[in-house]
Amino acid sequence: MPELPEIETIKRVLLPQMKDATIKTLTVKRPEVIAYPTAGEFCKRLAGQKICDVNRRGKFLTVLLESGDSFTLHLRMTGCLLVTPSDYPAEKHTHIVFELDNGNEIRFSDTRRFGRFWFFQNGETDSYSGIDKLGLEPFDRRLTSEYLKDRFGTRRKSIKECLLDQSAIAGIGNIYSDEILFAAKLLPKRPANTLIIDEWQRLISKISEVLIYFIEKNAVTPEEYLQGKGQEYRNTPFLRVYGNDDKPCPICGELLCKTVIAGRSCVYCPTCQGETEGI
DNA sequence: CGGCCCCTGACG
DNA sequence: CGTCAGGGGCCG
Repeated sequence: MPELPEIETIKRVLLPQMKDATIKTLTVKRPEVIAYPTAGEFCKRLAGQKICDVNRRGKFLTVLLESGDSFTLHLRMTGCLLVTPSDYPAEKHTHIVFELDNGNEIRFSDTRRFGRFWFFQNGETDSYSGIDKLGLEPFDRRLTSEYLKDRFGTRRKSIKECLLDQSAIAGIGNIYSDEILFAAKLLPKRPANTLIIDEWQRLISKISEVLIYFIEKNAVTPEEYLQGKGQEYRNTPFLRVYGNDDKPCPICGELLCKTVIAGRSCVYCPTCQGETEGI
C-alpha cells in the first residue's frame, strides 16, 4: 500500500513522537512478522533501548537506537504504524506493541501480514531485509538520464517496469509509477530501448516533481494521522490517473485506459501519453 | 520473464 | 462465489 511519499509522511509524523522515548517492553503477537533474528530475540534486544532517530530508505524505515542497534521495517501492502496513548483502542490485526516510557505505544498493525521487521546490533550488516539491494533515492543527484539509459537503454522491458524496479530507483510503487508516467507524457508500455534521451530526461524530472508534490499533499499533523488510523491521510483526490480508469483524463477529457503490465494494473491516457507516437 | 506464494477484506 | 488490491520473494 504505502509508497515513498506515504513512508516519508509516516516518518515525519512519527519521528517527533518516538524520538528520545525508551522502549519499556514490547509484545509480538505474530512471530512471523519478525523476519530477523527471531521474535523472542527481537523483544529481548529492544527492551530498555532509547530511540534516537528514524530514517527512510526507499519504502523502508529504520529506527535508530542510542546504543547503535537499530531495527528496519517494511510495511508492504497493508502495514500501519501508529503512536497512541496506551489506553487508545487497538486496531484489529495489531501484531506488535512497543510500550514507551512516555505513556505512549508504538503499534504495528497489518491486515494481510506481509509487513516485516529486522533487528540489527550495532555494527551488524543488514543483508537480510533487501535494503542493501536498493537503487538510488529518487532525489539523488546521481539519478540522471544517463544512469537510466545505461541501466535500461538496451532493454525491451516497459518503462513502467523500470520505474517499479527497486534496484534501480527506490520507493516508486504502482500508484506513483502511473502518476509519474502521466506527468511525463509517456506510455507505460513503451519499451525502455525506444526512449530518446529527452524522454529519459523528462521522466527523471517528473519522478522527483511528482513524489515531492505528493509528499506535500500528504502532510498531516500527528492528530490527523491518528484520527485517520494512519490510512486516511493519503490524498487520493490528487491522483490524476491511478484509480481513475474509465474517467475522463484531467488534461484532455478523453477516457483513461486501464491495462495490465507485468501483472500490475496500470491506468494511462492514450492521447496525452501519445498512443500514436510509436509503441 | 511469467507464475505462484505469502494473507485478509472489499467488491461484483 | 471469483477477482482484485498500492508489497516483494522465489521458483523453473
